Amino acid sequence: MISDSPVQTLTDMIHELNPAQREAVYHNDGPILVIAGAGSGKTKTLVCRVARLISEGVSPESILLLTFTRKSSHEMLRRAADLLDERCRRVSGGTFHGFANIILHKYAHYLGYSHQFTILDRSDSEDLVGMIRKELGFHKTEKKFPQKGTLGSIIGKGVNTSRRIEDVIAKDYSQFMEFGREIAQIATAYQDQKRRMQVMDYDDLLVQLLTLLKSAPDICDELQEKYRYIMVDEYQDTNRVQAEILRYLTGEPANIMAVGDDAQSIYSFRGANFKNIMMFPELFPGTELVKLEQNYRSSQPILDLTNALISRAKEKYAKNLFTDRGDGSMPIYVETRSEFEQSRFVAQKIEEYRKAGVPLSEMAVLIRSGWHSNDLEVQLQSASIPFVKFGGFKFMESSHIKDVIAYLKIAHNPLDSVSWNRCLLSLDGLGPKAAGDLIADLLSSKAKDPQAVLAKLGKRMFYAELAALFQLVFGSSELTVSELMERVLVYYRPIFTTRYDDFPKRTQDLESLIEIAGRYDSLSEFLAEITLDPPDSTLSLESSPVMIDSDYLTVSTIHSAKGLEWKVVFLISAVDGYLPSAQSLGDLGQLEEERRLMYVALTRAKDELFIIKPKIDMQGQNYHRFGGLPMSEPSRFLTEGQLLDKFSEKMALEPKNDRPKPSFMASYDSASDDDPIRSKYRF
DNA sequence: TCTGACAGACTTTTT
DNA sequence: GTCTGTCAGA
Repeated sequence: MISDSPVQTLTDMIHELNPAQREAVYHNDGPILVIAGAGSGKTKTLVCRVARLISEGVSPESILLLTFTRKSSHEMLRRAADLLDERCRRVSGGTFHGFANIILHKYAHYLGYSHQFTILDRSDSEDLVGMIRKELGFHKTEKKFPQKGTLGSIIGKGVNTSRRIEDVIAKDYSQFMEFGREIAQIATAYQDQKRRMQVMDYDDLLVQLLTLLKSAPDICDELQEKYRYIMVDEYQDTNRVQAEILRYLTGEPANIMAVGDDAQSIYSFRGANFKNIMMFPELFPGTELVKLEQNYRSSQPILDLTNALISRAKEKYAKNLFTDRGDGSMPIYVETRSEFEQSRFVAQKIEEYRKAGVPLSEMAVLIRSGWHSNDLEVQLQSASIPFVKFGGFKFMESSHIKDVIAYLKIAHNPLDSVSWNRCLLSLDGLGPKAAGDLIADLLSSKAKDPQAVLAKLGKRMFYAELAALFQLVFGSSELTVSELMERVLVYYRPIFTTRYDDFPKRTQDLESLIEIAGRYDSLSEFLAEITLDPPDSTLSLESSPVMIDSDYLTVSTIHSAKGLEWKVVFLISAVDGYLPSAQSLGDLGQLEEERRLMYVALTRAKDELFIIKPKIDMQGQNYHRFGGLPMSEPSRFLTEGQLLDKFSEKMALEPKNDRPKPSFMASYDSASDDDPIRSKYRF
């Protein structure tokens, strides 16, 4: 996916840099902010700087490279190692959360945590919020009380933006104004409960790290001493807490390089604030500012469209991307009358490109939401086009996986009441009441004396099974991850096969989980990794080397496509209501974020860009009805300012009978002119 | 107190 | 197609 030139040395690479890139690569001490437009060689710049520092004798461990995903961190270090040598792989880093997790495990006792603490993923933390909501009796209020998921986002938003719950509600959730006090009460109980359980959620990892740095100057000094050079990628997607962490991690002068593009900030729903990047110079006085504006990725016509698109954004650093690539082809806009027709069109185009010599790995289909590709996936299968889907993927969310993980979690941290709840409820005759009592007992005794808890129960119908569960949980501390996993599955199998009538299908997932678990020596590490870096694609689970080696198409959410590029990109379902998504329409900030999302999507394309808008037909699908009308308008970001008219070429499809055809390849190949791939179709 | 059946609400993106 | 809450019956 990322094109690599043949083996190149650091010297070659540095030779190729443009002046702005070179300035960044040769920057030594003091803060520097690199505003890097899409495709401007941002990664290359970072990689080069890492390699250059190391080649000049800086120790790899003293460089801290914080990235947005673990994937991109690996990728960068691999490229640096290719340029220089294996030392580059010893660079410290990973994601903010991963880094925080390592530091916190080491210093947990400073914060009153045990170093055994476990991490709640989003659904765990929502479950905990849900338990508290019920406990406090807010589940049967007269008017409807926000659901656990909503409560979770309200609480999270408060934490990530350092605001009070009441303020978050007033600004972003005004429909719940009347519950302000109750929600704040839940938030407080949630914080207390997590501490009692010795668990942290994603936000805690950052907040607690900040707390640690603030309250323990000795640790702060030690870390400053250790990490002499800090580099942060995708800075536009950091939040205030992360910015403060960086402030504490850096000494004087602050040797920090932040790289980002305000136009590509697409994670505000997670508390990220693109203004962060604009405030960087205030946070780090004396910041040198470098702008990378030369685009090496896309052809001029694609760039014309994306520049026009982003120039309509309300707030941004002024930036004008240019390229010296010669002319290319215009982006192509296609309207289809149905989703089916859209899928068929995409599949056929992909086949055409493939025949013309473009490997599948150079093509991608981008979507706004995970399920937008459902129809397409079916067609790709039937057309035998191998693909891997990134994002929108719910391996860890599926209930059988969560079950197994819950057993492992309580074995590791017996105070984790969310996981206990899950495990206990699967026993026959044991309902919410008994589970609640048991958990209360376990927590109050700090799980020190499980036998007493068990004895207190007396003989109930589930006694024997519960005893077996206790044996599993409390008697396994000496086992390896694989052995524990094996025992868990022996215990779980009867539950599994009775609960799910489709268990044969689900068994595959368990196999994958076993395989993944086998890679870890420590349970703690396994649990942390699987929550901090869950499998993000169908490929991560497909251990078959055949699949990994072979050429495949990428189908990806726009979010998961960030930072990547392909020769041919299809943006499908570019319908107003999908992109921008209907729920963002009410809020200008969110709407602007959708625009940036569109920008990210379109800027992934190097040579050919297809934007496709099907008419979304509601028949038979009652679950995405926004106002009850079929969504038939193209995305407003494309119609505003007549962008499509000015910067794209319309391709009309022949009216066709919209029914599945045995051989769908036969559908569009009537017309042709000079270029077989770009042939025009007429009504 | 637990379970299963039923009705109604909601459905983005991810560390 | 999934999650939540309610209600009747065991």
